[in-house]
Amino acid sequence: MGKIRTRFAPSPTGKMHVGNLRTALYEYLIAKHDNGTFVLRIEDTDQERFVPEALDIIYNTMKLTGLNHDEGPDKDGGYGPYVQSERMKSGMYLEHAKELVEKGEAYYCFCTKERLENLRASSTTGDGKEIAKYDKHCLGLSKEEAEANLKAGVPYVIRQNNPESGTTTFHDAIYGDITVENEELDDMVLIKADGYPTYNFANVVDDHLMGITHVVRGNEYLSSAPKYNRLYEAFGWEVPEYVHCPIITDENHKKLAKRSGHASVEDLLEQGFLPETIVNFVALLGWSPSEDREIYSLKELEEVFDYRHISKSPAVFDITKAKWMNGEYIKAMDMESFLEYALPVIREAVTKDYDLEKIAELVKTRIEVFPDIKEKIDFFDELPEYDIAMYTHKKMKTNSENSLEVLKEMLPLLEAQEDYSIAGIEALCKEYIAKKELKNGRVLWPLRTAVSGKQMTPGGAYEIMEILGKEESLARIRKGIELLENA
RNA sequence: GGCUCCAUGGUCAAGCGGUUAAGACAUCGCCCUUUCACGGCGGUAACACGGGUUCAAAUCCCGUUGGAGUCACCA
Repeated sequence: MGKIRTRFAPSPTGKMHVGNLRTALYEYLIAKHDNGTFVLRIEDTDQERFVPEALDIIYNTMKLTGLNHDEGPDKDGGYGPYVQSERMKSGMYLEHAKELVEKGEAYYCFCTKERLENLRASSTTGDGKEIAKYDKHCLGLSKEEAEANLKAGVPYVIRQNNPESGTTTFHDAIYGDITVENEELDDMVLIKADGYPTYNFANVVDDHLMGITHVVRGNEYLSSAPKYNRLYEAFGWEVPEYVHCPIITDENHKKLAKRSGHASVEDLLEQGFLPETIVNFVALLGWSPSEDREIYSLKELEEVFDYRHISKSPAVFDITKAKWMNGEYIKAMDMESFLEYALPVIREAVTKDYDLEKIAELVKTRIEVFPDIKEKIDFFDELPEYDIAMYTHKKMKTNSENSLEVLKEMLPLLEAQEDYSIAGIEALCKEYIAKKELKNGRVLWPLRTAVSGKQMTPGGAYEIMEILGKEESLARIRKGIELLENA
């Protein structure tokens, strides 16, 4: 068997769906696992839905996730062009279609939209949904009639001519053999009235011409797969290895759609997910490695990936688990890269002149996605209004009275204290604690509460006070005393 | 509705005829700790149902039920 060639063939119509990314990832991994070639091909045959920015999205996501292609519009590998609208300029899609017409495997169709609509409307299902199967009306046209129409400039499409009896069997690497009755096969359009090939047709022609050996796609395409086979057979081409992946669904087990809020890579990035997490997480949706392990870098995936272990049943995109995984990646990050992501968020929450890197350190093991940072550290900028009930903690054996006492006693000590480093404050507190023969919590709980105004904080009293500095720490403790006294 | 696919805990999932049916997320409890988190330990929780085949079925076959996908001059 020759060298493996896979391709990612997105349509530039908008954001990068996570299902799409997974397809790209699997294509990439199949190729890389065997030292093959990974090709990027742009399928822009739909002029109406084409959005130019989508091209940037495609390139950016691939770069960000590390799915670098070996061939593509920007990297000629001898199979170009790699953009379908450019490939079309040579007229080759039409030529291929005509070849099929000649073989009797396709035919010209001059039906108007109205006729097609009527056809559809005349056959609806129980729940009112239209079923469209073309009635082969134009197949009945004689060669002369068709040519006359062509000459007269009547708009036309070219349709595949599928048999009305017999069966077609299609092989998929995951699902095995799938057989359908030929009478179920619609005569799908190959060449549209605007001269562009349809996705289905361009896909087959290009995959063959580009020497693609493995085609990965979502199993929403499974039902159109037999028609592909018929196309390959009609041309006399070798059928590539098809790998259909299970659908990725939302928590309601429906195909993941925009409204879920995390259907695209862009959504996830915006929500503070790392590209590495997205790749790792998406790899595990519908596939699992043979060892008991979940955290994999792209490089590691290249080694262990085996597409034969792809599962058949749909997978729910569990955002909760994705967040957990992101937290794992964040914890494993070195400080420098962490700061790159964290600092912008911290700056939003903290405008005063505190040591933001220290704040970042406090927060690193306590978040799952970056936006989590904000509400954890907002108290640095401004002491929030808080209820003095927070001074009461059963386990710490604190209440508002003994807290007030501790704060009042600690205040002069802290006023006299020059060293506001963690170590300095700790030494001071420990000394007081030892002298009073108290449990740490009795003292530290009130202090932390006074200084943060929050039930939960990243870091304890020492860390917070160090960052706030002497003046602000004292001001907050005085405020706490005032609150407790007025109660 | 036709066609196709799928079916192990709430979720992701191991498992390929003989297992005490892994593991992870979530959840609950305990420990650690100045809170939370982190970390450590432990618990709850699954083979959709009914028939076969077999000495033996989560694993193979059939049916039922349930779910999903698809049915465009969109991809």
